[in-house]
Amino acid sequence: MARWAPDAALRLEEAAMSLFAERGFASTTVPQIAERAGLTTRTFFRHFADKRDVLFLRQREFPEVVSRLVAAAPDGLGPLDLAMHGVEVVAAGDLQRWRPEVAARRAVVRSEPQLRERELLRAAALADAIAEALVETGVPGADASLVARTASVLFESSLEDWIAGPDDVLLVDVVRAARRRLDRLVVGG
Amino acid sequence: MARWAPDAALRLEEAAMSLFAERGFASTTVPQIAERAGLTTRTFFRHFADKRDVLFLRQREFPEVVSRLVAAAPDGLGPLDLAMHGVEVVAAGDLQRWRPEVAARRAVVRSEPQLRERELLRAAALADAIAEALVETGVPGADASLVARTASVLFESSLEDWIAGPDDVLLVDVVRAARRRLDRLVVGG
DNA sequence: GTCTATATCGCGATAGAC
DNA sequence: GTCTATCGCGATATAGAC
Repeated sequence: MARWAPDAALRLEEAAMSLFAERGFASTTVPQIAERAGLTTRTFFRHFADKRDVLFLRQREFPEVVSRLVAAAPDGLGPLDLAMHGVEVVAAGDLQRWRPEVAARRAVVRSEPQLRERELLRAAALADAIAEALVETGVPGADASLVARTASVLFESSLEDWIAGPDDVLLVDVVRAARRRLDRLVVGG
Repeated sequence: MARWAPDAALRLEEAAMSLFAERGFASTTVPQIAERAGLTTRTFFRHFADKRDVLFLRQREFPEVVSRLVAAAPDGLGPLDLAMHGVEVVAAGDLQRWRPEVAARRAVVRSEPQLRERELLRAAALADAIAEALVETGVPGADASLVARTASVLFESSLEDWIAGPDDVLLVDVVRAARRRLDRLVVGG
């Protein structure tokens, strides 16, 4: 009913993903994406900071969601397990349902260092949000930052393993296994 | 004697750093950098992949240096301490001497998310190199990647703390303290 | 929405180094 | 001669200004 559909960002994302799959990220232009979505270049840049940003639309709410989960974690957990609680809940829920989309996105992201770069920035933003949440639950600032980044490393590594592995494995299980593995590796031998 | 001085990249870096300090990263153009260095725009792009890249010239050899150090680490260390050996040696040597330059660079990098992004990619490249070195010393691939990224987190966090703190503290000591702190935080409570 | 700056890169030519 | 680094010109698309 509206002159413009209310889901411009989503349509742009779809158009972009299909074009990236067809001709690759580098040789797809923003005007092409806008055209396929039935919108203008200007509109594209209203929704996305740059061309790369369109690949990370789904992760925008991530930091906020995870940090809320960290704040709501059960008592008695150590700092890292506090952080991992947020990650694990997300891993068990939303993400598990989007495996094919996550895999497709990851394939594109791996094709260009530019995109890996942006993915790392997203991961850093998640770590920052987790650190903030940890501070609010009483973890000292310096510790919070270190723990949050470690949690982010565990999460990103787990995502990679999950996508690379057989598709009937649950992401949460991969995350939990990674967390246990870290315990062993940090201590030594 | 030579039509071109042999240190084009270094001169471009100097020119860029001074311009960034004067007018900021965003409002400095590549032609301006090239002009101040007595070179052309085209030459800039032969030495640097893009405008941001000029800030990371000094870290180019980093991954190789650290991975060689990891390969040469003493026996009997656990995976993480193997990785940290490489980092600690670099922290104790080269880097300690360049504190002012590191601090200046960091100030610019913090001024733009674009630049933090690139810094994260550099950190990831270091982690990849460490992971590879770990694999060659017999650490299983999946473990190596996790440990290398953890080492990278420890290193980057330590650098930040070192720059933020008083200037008579040794970077190595900050790194070692962070490593011990992680031990405590991962285990819990 | 339109207009434009400028980052980025391909190509061909050139100038010294060895 | 061959190799490598530089230069000049030109084209295009991103991204921000108006």
